This record gives sequence, C-alpha cells and structure tokens, in this order.
Amino acid sequence: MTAQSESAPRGRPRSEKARKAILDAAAELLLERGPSAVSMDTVADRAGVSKATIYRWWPTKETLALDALYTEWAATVPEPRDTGSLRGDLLALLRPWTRLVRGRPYGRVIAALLTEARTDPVLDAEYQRRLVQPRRDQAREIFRRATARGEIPADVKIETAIDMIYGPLYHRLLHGHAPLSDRFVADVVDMLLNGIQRPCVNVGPANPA
Amino acid sequence: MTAQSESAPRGRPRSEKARKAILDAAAELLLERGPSAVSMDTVADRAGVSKATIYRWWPTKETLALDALYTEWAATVPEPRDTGSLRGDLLALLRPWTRLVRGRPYGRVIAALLTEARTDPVLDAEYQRRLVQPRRDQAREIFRRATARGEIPADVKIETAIDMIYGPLYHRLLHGHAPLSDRFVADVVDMLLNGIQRPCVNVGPANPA
Amino acid sequence: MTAQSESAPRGRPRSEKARKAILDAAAELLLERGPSAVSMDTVADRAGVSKATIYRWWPTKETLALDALYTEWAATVPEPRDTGSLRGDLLALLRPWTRLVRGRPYGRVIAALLTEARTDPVLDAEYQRRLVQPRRDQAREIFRRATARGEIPADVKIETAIDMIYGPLYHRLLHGHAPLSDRFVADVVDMLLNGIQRPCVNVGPANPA
Amino acid sequence: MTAQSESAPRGRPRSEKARKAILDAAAELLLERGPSAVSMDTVADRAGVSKATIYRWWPTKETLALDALYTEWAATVPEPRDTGSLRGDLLALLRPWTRLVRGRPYGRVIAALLTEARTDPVLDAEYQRRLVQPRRDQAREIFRRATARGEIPADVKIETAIDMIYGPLYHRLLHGHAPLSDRFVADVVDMLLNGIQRPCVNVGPANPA
DNA sequence: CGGTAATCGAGACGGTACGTCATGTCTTACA
DNA sequence: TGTAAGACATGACGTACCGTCTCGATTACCG
Repeated sequence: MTAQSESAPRGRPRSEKARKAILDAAAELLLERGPSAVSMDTVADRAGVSKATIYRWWPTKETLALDALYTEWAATVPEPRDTGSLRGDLLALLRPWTRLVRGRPYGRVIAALLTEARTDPVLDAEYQRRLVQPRRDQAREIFRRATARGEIPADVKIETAIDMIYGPLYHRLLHGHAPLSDRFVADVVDMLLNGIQRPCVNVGPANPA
Repeated sequence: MTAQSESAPRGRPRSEKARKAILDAAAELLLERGPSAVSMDTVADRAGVSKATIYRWWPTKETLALDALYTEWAATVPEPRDTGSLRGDLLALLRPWTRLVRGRPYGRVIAALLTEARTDPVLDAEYQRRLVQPRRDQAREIFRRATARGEIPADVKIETAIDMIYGPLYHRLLHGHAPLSDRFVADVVDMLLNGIQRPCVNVGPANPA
Repeated sequence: MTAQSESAPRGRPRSEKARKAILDAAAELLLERGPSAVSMDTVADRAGVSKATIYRWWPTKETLALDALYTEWAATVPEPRDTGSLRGDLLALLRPWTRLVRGRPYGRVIAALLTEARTDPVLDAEYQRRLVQPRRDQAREIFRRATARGEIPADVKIETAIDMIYGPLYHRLLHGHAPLSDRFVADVVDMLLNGIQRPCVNVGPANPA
Repeated sequence: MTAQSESAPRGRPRSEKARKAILDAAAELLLERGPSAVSMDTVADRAGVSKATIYRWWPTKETLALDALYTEWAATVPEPRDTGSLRGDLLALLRPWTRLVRGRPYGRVIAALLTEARTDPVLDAEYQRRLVQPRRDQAREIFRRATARGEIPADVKIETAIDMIYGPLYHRLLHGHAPLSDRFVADVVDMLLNGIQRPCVNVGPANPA
C-alpha cells in the first residue's frame, strides 16, 4: 500500500476528457492556424468545453499553449542513445528534433511563446523547465561523455558549445531565412567540432574512423 | 528642359512631424512596455495623432513596430572597418551589436516581430530586407575578406558560418537562458574558428600576436 | 406535475439593472440632446455599462431608441374610456397624447425613427407594432362604437378617418410650423365630424351652440 | 436697366458645372441609397469634385440635401390653376404632388430633413421657406377663393384646414402604413368638405348622390 | 500682358463613432 | 467541488465620416 499524500479529494473530480479535449484543441489551433488563432473562446468552443473550465486550470493562454506544445513533443521525442562518438551523438540528438520541427509551423509557435516569456517570468520559468532544459540536459550529457572519451578537452565551455549547436538551428527555425535541412545540421556539428580556420594539421578527418 | 522624375505632388503634403511622433511613440512603447503595449490607440494617443493617420501609412502595427525598430537601429549601428583579421573583424561587428541589444529589452520585440513574420509573408520580406540582410551582408563581406587573406579555405560554407555566429547570439537574446556577454561573443567566435575537437596541432593561437 | 413552459435558463441571468440603466440613458439622451446624441458609446458610458452588453440585446441604436421611447410611453398613456359620444371619445384619446408629446421634443425622435424605418423593414415592423398600431386600434374601436351608436354612417372609411385625425397632429409634431394646442385638437375633431363646407342644415349635436 | 448692387466679382468665378454635379450626385444618392448614403466624401467622389468645394457652398450635408431636393421639386411641380370649385382646386393641387412623391422614396428623405430641422433652427427656416410655405401658400389661396365663391364660411380656420389636407398625406408618406393613392387623396378632401357625421342634409354638389 | 484673387482638384490631418472581437470575471443551475 | 452556459466590464480592433487644413493649378478681372 502506498502512502496517500493527498487528502481525500472532495467534490466532483476533474474531467480527464475535458483536459484532453482542451489540449488537443489548443494544439490543433496552434499548429494549423497559428498562435493568434488560439483564443480562449475558440479553444472552448472547439473543445466543447466551458471557458471557465480552461481558466480553472490554465491561468493564461500562453500557459495553455506551452502545455499543448509540451504534450505534443513529449510524446514524440525519443531519448537518444550513445553512438560512440560526439559527432554521432549530436546528430542522433538533433536530426529527429529538426525533422519534427520542420514538419509543421513550430517557428511561429515558439516565437509567440518567447515573446510572452520575455515579459512574464512565471511562463519563462515553465518554458525553460519543460522545453529548454531537457534538451540542454541531453546535450550536456553528450558533451560529458565526449570529454570522458577524450574527444574534447576538459576546459571546453559546454554551455557555449550547446548554444553553438542549438543557436543556429533555432535561428533558422525562427527567422526562416534558410531551410533547416539535415545537411545544415551536419555542417553545424562539423563546424563546431573542427572550426573553419584554415586546413588544420590534424591527423585525419573530424571523425577518425 | 530637364527630365522631371517626380510628378508634381498634389494635395496636402505628408506631415513630417506626425511621422516622427508616431515612430517615437511606437519605439518608446515597444521598448518600455513591450510589444503588447503597442496598440494603435495608445500610439495615436501618445503621438497626439489620429488613428487614421497611422493606418494611412502603416497597414499593421507590426509594420509600424518594424519601422520604429529600424529607425532606432539604423541611427545607432556603425559600419565596421577592416581590422586585418577574421577574428578582429567579427568581434568588431558583433560587440557593438550585442551592447546595443543588451541595453534594452529587444528580445521580446524581435520575438514579437518573428511571430508575425512567420505568418505574414509581406512583413517577413520587409523584416529580412531591413533587419536581417544588412547584418548578414556585413558578415558575408568579412568572411570574403578572410578567404582572400587565406585565413579560411575557399570551400567554407559562408551562410552556415554566419548562422554559427548570429545563431548563438540570437539564441541567448531570445531565450534569455544566459547573458549575452562580451565574453560569450568572443567564445562563440573562437569556437567557430578553432572548433572544439581536441587540441589542434595548429601553428600558433587563433590570433597570432 | 405541472407543465414547465420555460426550459431551465442556463448561465448567468440577464442583468435587469443593466437593462434599465441602458433604457434610461437612451431615453434621457434621446429627449435631452436629440437622436444624434444617442451613440452607443455615449449610452454605454452614461449607463455604466459595456458597449457589448448593449449590442447583445439591441442590434442597432434605432432599435434601442424605439425601445426606450416605448418604455416611456407605455408607462404614461392610459386607456381611454367610453364617454358616450364620438367627439368626447376622440378628445379623450387625443388630448392626453398631445399633452405628453408637447412636453418634450418628441418630434425629432419620431422623425429619426421614421427615417430609419423607411429603410429598415425590420425596424419598421417593430415601430408599427409598438407605437402605431396600438393608437390606431384605440381609434378604430372609438369609430366602431360611434357606428353602433348611429353617430356616423356604416360606410365611413375608418382607416381614412383615423389618418384624418392623427395626420394633422403628427404633421404639426413633425414639421413644427404651428403649435399642437388643445384648441387645434378640438378643431381637427370638429372639422372631421362636420366638414367645412358651408353651414350644414344639421339638427345634430356635433356643435351644440 | 437695374442697378448692379454687386461689386465686380473678383477672382475665379464659381464653377456652374461643379454646382450641378454636386446637386445631381446628392439627389441621386438621396433617392437611390437613402439619406444615410449622402456623405460628403461620397458626394464629392461621385460628383468628381473636391470636398472643400462642397463645404465652400453648403455648410452641412442637410443643407445640401435640402437644396438637392428643392432643385428636383421646383422643376417638377406646376402651378395649379382655378378649376372653379374648392374640391377641384384641392384635387388639382394634391394629385400631382402625391404622384411625384409616390414615385420615389421621398418619405425617408423628408423624415431625415425633419429630424435635423427639429434641432437646427437655421435649416428649419430654410426648409419651411422652400418646401413647406410654397405649398401652404397655394392651398391658402385655394381656400381664399372658395370663401370668395361662398363655398365655405368666412370663419373657417384656414391653417387648420390646410393641416387637415396635408397632414393625412404626409402621415401616409412618412409612416408608410397605407398607400398614398389617388383614391385616398379624394377621400381626404371629401371628408374635410363634408365631415363624417351622419348623412348631412346638404344641397351642395360635393358628393352629388 | 502681367498681377491679384478667388475657386478648384487633391488629399493629409485630428477627431468621433461605428460594430466586432477577445480577455478575464462573474453568476446560475446541474452533475 | 467541477462543469456548462452564458452575461458582463474592459478595451483594442480596423473602417468610415466629419470638418479643417495645405498644397499646386486654374481662371477670371484689372491695371
């Protein structure tokens, strides 16, 4: 028997059906008609739910959007495994993400969340905790393994390196000035690993066979 | 008789005073109270101008915001000169920009513009033309000079390299997970130039004294 | 079990307080500052009510004006009783109405309603139903009693006779070229009853000397 | 030769073409799309004329509407001649008018003018002078002739009698509750002449049985 | 024939009101 | 207590007129 930390819940229990309908409606609107189409009225209407029920559980529509996005992503993204090399690990982390992100107009959704997060510290914290940090934690672990393998020096600034990876990807996602192709992902990884400064007198290619 | 390129402007001429008042009011609201505070009513009120006058010249408030931002930036940003090395050129380009951008909450403003630009192609084109491309043109020229100097191989993918520079910077600007310090800028540049992969048997440091 | 003619009213009930405040504000503005002063913004402001609340219940400001006017009049106008003669009945019907109408600038209000009613069939129907027909029904009943009494022939065209009564009254009300005095009302009634064509060799009591 | 009270008119003379175009456009809009369609912008646009030119000569759009209406009517209405009897004179006066008025939606135009005239004394005076008094003058003259002929007693209140004629006609024109037919006009005239009160032992020819 | 002066077109301007829409709160009845 | 229904205050939206204004261009006269 497990300890029941919750006191007995009185009254009508929360409707799981309503919760799902709301998140689904929000995600659908978010991706198909853009963040500006996510009005509480529209979500309520489409979810067949009362507006009060939404406000009961989500304080703002951005919170709802974040939750909807998280629900979509959490279900989709797998945990990458150790491929044996830094390059391989990074590609294994980034490729699925870029493929997910390319398929639908996530750029404007994330931009909308960022707009609000830059103003609302509570939303910001939640955004960081749920969408940003998990990815960075994965990357951090990958760099840690690379250090352990001796692929990179111990004094490499990991946080900066992570920004060197995700920065260019988000840049294209949000600015849309060029496609977020698999090729681009590989180039970003290789540039970070090897640098661009004149033919390095390295032994062998970036990933020694 | 000289060719008259302009046809005679008929009717009352546009009020330069009103134009400035509107842009100033928009910029002020944008930076002090955030993009959501830029309502046409508020701008009109603060600029002492009729709403119709704003709509006469700016179709949407995002267009206005973009114009206001551009006006601020165009006046502020200097043209960087040739420092003699790729590293020096990049730092000379990026440091003034990061200092400008750090000083005020530009992150949310740009995020708001991006949100709209991802949906409205007309705004997107204007955003690219006025805020994105000029910076990228500068960076492209810098990399071209570096190639000419022999600092970097001719087959380096310049566009990707530009994303490797601006990506991390915009990443911190927009996500705000870590500060956009001068130190960070230097680290980004150095990582791009040298890579992070194990001690390279280069001749000398990145910037030979 | 009793028949429940009303289905259970769901949701927040309509605010009776708001309804009254709106009608009062509208009537006040209508009569004190004229129909052109009845803007939705002004009514909302004066009633301490949201504009959306007004639009929720009244589709146009003319509908609101009609409702406000009806509310004022319905409360004021008594049902006339049988005085025993056609002349007495007509005077008993018309005198209270002219006194009511004289007291305040109803002319412009009715003119404004008519302007709109001549264009909008829906408003017209409502205007006829609530402000015109009740009066004509009263007059029709009076003429019917007079026919029964033998005061007037059975072939008198009642509808025309009603227009002969209300026409001159409305004419002075709307055109304002001469006062709508009690004297005028009596003269209109007498002219209708006796005609103006040379001294009639009547025995009758229409104007007992 | 008459004395020229005007000093020589300096400057560019008023454009007769513009004047006509404005009045035509106003009349057209007034009758085809209703008084609410007569906006200064629309008239200016349709007349191919600058707004300033309209304001130069007409202070308000109601003044313009009145002028437009008067221009139409003045051209249309003939002066009735003496038919030899009061009844004939009245019918000769009223029938052309009702036919003119029936043909187009004048009701709403007049209602709109009245609405404004009840508030604006200047417009009211102009309305009375140009549209009301000429008609009443004609009617007054007709009644005067009837008195001279001995058709009606000398003590008949002429002004009231005129209201008994025009009142019912305007009533149907403005309220639209019944058609303004030739039959109705004749009935109004006959009711005024003979009264409705029981078969009068007249000798007169008003309604020869 | 050139100067003076009013009118004309075009159209920008500061306002006010329009009617709609979204936000977030509330009140009620039902589950 | 949670939920559906829906009324409510607030306030921005984008549009349409209002009446005023500032231009340059036009068209008379008058010296």
